[in-house]
Amino acid sequence: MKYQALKGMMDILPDQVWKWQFVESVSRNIFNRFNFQEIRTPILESLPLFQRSIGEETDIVQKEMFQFKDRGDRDVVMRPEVTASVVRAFVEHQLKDGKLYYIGASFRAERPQAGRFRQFHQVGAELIGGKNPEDDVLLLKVLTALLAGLGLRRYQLKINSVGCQTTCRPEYRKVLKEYLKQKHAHLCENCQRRIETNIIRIFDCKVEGCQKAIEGAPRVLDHLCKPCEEHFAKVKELLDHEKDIPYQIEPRIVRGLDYYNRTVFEVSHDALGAQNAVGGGGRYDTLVGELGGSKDIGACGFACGMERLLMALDSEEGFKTEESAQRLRCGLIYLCVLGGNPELKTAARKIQGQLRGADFRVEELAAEDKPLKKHLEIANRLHALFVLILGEDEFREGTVSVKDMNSGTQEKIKLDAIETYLKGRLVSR
RNA sequence: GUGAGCGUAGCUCAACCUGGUCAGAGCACUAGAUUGUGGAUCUAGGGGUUGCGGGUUCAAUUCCCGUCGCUCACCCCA
Repeated sequence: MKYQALKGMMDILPDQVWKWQFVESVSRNIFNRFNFQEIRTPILESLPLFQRSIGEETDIVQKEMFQFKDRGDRDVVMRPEVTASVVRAFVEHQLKDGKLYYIGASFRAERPQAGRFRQFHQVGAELIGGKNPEDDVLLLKVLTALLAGLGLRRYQLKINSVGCQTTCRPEYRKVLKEYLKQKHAHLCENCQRRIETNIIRIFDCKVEGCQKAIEGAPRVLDHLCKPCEEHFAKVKELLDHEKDIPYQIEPRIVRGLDYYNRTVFEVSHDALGAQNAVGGGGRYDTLVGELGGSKDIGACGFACGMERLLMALDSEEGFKTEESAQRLRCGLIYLCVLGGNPELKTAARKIQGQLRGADFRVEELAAEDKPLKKHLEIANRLHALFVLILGEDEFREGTVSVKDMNSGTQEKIKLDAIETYLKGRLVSR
């Protein structure tokens, strides 16, 4: 094969695209209910934006970004996530309303695997403006409403607090490091290295020995400073008032981006393979200030991976194949003329235009004459719902034969009544 | 970046381990079963330099090496 899509870049083909459209339209609908507004930001951004926001030392910035020099010798990157862009736009345009959502592509140059692509798509929301626990909870309400709207059932929502960058986290890191140094011998090679590089990630290790060592490890939650502890307590309290947010405290979840503080959460689904997070997010109170806005403006947000949502929905059989067929079948009209009489063709074109004008979906009239048998074969392959047949007989009578491809029944309809007839048949379905 | 598995018709796969008969099957496709009625069935048919390159051998889809690609896992994350 001479040309193919780049590694980790997927074509979304017509027989799958309706699923994407479904997720997109449900998302827009849910966000709308909560009065979040859509924002669209560029895919290309400046390198420093992400160095500053995600963190210079993170894997994303160090080795996963598509980055290059543009023709003006400027360092640009394909966005590896969109939160930083949204905050940038918020600050740049001094937006007043910070309830924003987005649907779009991001890029990371990782090795692809199940549920992980180099171009991936996220639907996410940001709530920029406040530092109140109520905001954390609002965001979780939107997130769970979205998942419910999509019909996703078997997911787990895990929440945690990672404290603040200034007080709790440095303190906690110290304590954890002390503890793990004692357990050094029981840890896998990877984790021994992680003690220095990314200590908090040790909690994610799947090696049995490490799991044992971690069991007794000090937890972030026990090392929160007073304000952070109060914030988290309030979040839990508010969440408990919401009946339909089934969450669990999971002290081991941590986020890979530096900007998170306090509340963090993750939605996982076990039908996904190794990459089992369908979504995640949390609070990032320092980011607005970091990117040049007011230091008093806090924020929180979440993002769900579209392809992971789709995988999860597929595994729960959220998409019926019938539904897909129905969408294809959704009201397609196939129009054909019989015989070579040019007058019939002209008449048919007129009907075709009229029906399209009335908002029907009409397959373009075939260029060549074919026997009826052929026309029906084609119509069947296209999943047409109705075939309109215009032959000499019909033409003389000023009618057209309408064949219902589901039932196989057929009746002659007067030309001037065709629109209302079809409308009636389509609505009744 | 590291490791493992896999590349055979448009698609899903068989034959490879134990080198050697024309590399097969299902689905799809094309044409017919008499000319204004589809989906089903039947009949016939087209289609593969076995990813690419090299090596071993009288002989390679089959064994070995390289390369490219895909997949999964590590890592990381949505």
